[in-house]
Amino acid sequence: MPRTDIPDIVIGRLPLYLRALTRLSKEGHDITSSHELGEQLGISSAQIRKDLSHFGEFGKQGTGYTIQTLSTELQRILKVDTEWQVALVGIGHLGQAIANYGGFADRGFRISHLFDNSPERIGKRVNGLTVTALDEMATVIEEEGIRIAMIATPARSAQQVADILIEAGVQAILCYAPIIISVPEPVRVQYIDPVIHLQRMSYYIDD
Amino acid sequence: MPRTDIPDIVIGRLPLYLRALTRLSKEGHDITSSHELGEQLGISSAQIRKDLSHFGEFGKQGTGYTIQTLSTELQRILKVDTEWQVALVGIGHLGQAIANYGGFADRGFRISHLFDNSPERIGKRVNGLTVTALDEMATVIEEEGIRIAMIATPARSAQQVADILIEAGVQAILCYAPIIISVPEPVRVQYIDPVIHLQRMSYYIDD
DNA sequence: TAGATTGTTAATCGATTAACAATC
DNA sequence: TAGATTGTTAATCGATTAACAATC
Repeated sequence: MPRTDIPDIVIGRLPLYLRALTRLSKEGHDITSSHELGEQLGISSAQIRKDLSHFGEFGKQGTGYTIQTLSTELQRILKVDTEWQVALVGIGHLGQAIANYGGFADRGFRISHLFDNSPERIGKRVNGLTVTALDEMATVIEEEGIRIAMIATPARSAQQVADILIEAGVQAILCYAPIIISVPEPVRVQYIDPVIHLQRMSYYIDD
Repeated sequence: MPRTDIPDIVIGRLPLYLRALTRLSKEGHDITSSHELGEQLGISSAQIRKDLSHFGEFGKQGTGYTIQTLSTELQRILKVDTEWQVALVGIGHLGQAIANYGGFADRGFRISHLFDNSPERIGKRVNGLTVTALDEMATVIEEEGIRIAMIATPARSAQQVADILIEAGVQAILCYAPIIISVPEPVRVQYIDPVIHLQRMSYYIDD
């Protein structure tokens, strides 16, 4: 159970630590240090140690951290030590690309259901999954106990889709539509809008 | 020219303000207030006023902000009042979806060049653009004066691609590869890794 | 005018960092 | 042992918010 007194900004860095550890492991390292991790991530070593200290003591003075151990701990803390089923809604260009994306495997998530309301797409197969009608979504989500969903519909449909998902039991939504959706209290939403990132960078271009 | 004393965290919120204004405008509003904007974004009205005050005075006491005026000002500040050409590298599933994505139009960016190194993809047409060989990338970027690029290659190629882009004059990179790339000082990088967002949310799921 | 909202200041709040004892 | 690195405390730094005079 999450300890409610841990700042969300700390939680937000844990996945970065996990990703960096995975990379170091792939490169053949067995042990690392807060300094090495910080170097790789552009974060101070003090911050990494402070962040981890919220959850326990995972290192050894003079040595550092065993990558395997720390990875396992972070996976447990983030609840990605088992695989979540994820529903994907909206199977247009973007949705299909997401469905075909191989990067979810081994990071705790597996797209298990595809939904769309367009007659041309319903019944279509994408990466081994069949697109199901939006009408059936609530039932399927409930029956399967799905807790995480991604929305890749046009902006105008996103709020309505979110309402249905939440009603059916979804607690976390990753929204690709460029619109802020309203959700009730315990539900989490994160957004992916590439233009926001581009605009944040264009400010700094001198040219 | 960016005033270097303005915190990056403030710059990061300006695109959100711009997006919210665009939405309000589409809904038929002409005028808004820091309170209304904050409501929509989940940000305090005081913060919005403080952020904007770094750049000038755009509102009117007792009334609020003219949406059209504030939008234009934000576009100017963020340098998206003209359209940037953007190079896209890596034309696999994800790259093709990005190339087909319609959401860049009118927000300051236009994908103008596609690059890949796979013989099957070179010469192929995607959304009206022809995929060019990676070998020619440096030359094209330089000749066209391209300053912004997106990387949608596998993680293992991302650093090498970034090096070429930067050498050719690119100053801002949006990286879809799940890896942190090293770049020299003035160059900006932003990342899009959906799993990071999912892991940040799974922590909070009680179930 | 009365009501509303801005821009700004000062206070508060929270996050980051520096430093170091503990100890492997 | 000597060197290195952790976990933690206290200090610093920076961001957010409350409050309000100015004024439309």
